[in-house]
Amino acid sequence: MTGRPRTFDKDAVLRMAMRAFWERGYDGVSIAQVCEEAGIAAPSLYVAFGDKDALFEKASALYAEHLDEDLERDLSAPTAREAIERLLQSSAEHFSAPGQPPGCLVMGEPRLAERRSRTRDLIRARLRRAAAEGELASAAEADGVAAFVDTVLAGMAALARDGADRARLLDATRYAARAWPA
Amino acid sequence: MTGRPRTFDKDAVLRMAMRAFWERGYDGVSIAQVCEEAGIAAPSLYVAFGDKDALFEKASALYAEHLDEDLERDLSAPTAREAIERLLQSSAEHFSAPGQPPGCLVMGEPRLAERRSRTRDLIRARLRRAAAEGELASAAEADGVAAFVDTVLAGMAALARDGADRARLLDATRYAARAWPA
DNA sequence: CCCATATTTTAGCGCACGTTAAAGAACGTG
DNA sequence: CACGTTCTTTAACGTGCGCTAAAATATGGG
Repeated sequence: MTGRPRTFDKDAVLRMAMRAFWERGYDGVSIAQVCEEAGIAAPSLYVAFGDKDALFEKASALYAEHLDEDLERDLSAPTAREAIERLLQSSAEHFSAPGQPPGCLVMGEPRLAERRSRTRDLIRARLRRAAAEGELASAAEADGVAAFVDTVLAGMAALARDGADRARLLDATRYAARAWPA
Repeated sequence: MTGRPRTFDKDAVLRMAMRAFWERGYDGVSIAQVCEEAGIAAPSLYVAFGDKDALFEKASALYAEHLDEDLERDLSAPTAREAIERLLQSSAEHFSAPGQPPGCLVMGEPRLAERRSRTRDLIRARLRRAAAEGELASAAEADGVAAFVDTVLAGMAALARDGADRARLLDATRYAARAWPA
């Protein structure tokens, strides 16, 4: 029993919703706006994705999928210094990607604090590993550098949303890289 | 002709509203919430402050008054390095002040982008002055450091709102201070 | 004591929100 | 071709929002 076929592209609508949440945040996006942009009526959206919370969860999962891939790739560099430099630079580029909303959905959205926390755990873990391997002086220094890197990442996302161009963000990463011992 | 006397403390209500906007942002605060916390009815609030936009403007002006004082005090240090170090440290302390909401109203609120822009102008101006006086190598370096400092400030505010304690923020300022030439 | 003024109280306006019930329409299956 | 299933359409529900008209109340001045 197949039933009446869907008249819209579910993935395309999810990408539209993701982009809207990325630009304006959870509270800044209404169901009616998503429906109008997608050209569908509200019940179709509810059948396809559930309520607004479920739609947001699916949209943010779609967003964070690419993000986690990048994070793990960057952090897997042989040295922590290189890992962090790659992370900062690729984040700066992501936050200022042409054709995409400036900034970061995860950094900008209050209800994604837990996901931010997990990202920070990964960064801190990578730096503690560097401390254990002797690349950093101590676990305390690893945690300090981690707090600094977390700060720069969140700050670049905020600056991007305020309209900073890519060059400004890369400036920030360049100076950030000088902040801890080589 | 004096008219019926006001039954509430206007300044106290404005402070309550400021705190509410600080904690939850413009969209997260409803007029009804402010009224309930203040123990007054909506028309009293409208007579005293105007509509929600006007209330927010007065509340954010009250907030930014103290902020601008601190900024000018910090930036007036004899050297740019000392000025920036003071700014970062006092900001970290402000963002994690006990008894106050974590983070920063100005940094967290989308509609205060212009005020953030003015703050960044002051920081850049101070660093360009340092370049002109020979403390920094060039105006380009001043702008790069300025972008970095803007980033760290915004990032610390974001981390504070995510629950980072004062020690973490001060960690960030400590490493940030190592980021540009002495 | 009454008036002008300024605030309070009461009640409610219009609107946008998230959500859903009900009925109609398009499919594969038997 | 009727049936079950799934989606679409239409219409509306309840709630909270920002805001305000209208009437009642409390002051100081004449």
